[in-house]
Amino acid sequence: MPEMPEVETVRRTLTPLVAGKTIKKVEVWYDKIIAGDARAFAQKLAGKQILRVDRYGKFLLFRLSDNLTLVSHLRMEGKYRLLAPQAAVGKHDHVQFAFTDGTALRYSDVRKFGRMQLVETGTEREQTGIGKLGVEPNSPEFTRDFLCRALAKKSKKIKNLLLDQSVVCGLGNIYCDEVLWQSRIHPLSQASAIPSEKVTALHDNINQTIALATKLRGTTVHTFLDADGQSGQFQKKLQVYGHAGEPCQRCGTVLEKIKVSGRGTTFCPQCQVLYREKHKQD
DNA sequence: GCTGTTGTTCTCCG
DNA sequence: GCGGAGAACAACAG
Repeated sequence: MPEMPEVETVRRTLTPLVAGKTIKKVEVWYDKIIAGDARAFAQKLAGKQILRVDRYGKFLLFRLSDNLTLVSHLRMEGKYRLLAPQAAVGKHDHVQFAFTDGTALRYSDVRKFGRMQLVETGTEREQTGIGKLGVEPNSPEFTRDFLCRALAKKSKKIKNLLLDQSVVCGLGNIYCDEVLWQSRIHPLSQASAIPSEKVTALHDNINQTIALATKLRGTTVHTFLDADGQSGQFQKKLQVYGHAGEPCQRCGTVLEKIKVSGRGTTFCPQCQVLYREKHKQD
């Protein structure tokens, strides 16, 4: 499921495949993928050129001519690939962008959770979920102090806070479990109760994990493939996600799996500390 | 046929 | 009004 490293990998692999190409025709086979009117969406896109592909959090932004931006979110299983426009339409293929050079970009999504929205460039913050996004890991804004302040005022569980894209954007269920294990913080810990030296560790681990996962082209757990059809490599580095019932690589205790706000959460009950009470700042 | 799976948005509750 | 928590969405594997 694409989190920030996966979306960034898609952006990088997609760019050389589509940048500079002009859209000839758009076909929408499943309307609900498109926010707003699907027919108008297809009509507006015809004749537009793709200038470049940007990313914000887990959103992809196709920058187009005539001041338009196509905002695309892959949600859980959205995928893009380049093929011949007349290629057989699969059950899970939902949108196709045929280009004037005889190639086509096709969007497929088993879950049909992904969304696309066409907006005027510059208005994407107001018109899409992008406006609600917080800071990105490894960005200048994502400082240790920022994370400290974000945690200090929240009574909610640390796992939920990390999944909240309005605080730090880009982390999903997999990397959440990984960074909490690395930082030896129990996922049910109250955010404001986590001591500052642990917040420092968490901050470092978020940055390092996202950077390494991006370098390894993301994590392929279920079906993630980039635009070149390649799988990621970070799944080999996962310490907890998908390893419930196996021994913790640090202490040997059997990893447990619980639900935190409806999300599967794997952790080590021995070496991940549960912080409950308000901890004194230093 | 029921359960588990997940990112975002929506809805409900205190 | 706000934070927090859970449901809804959707399809598939087991």
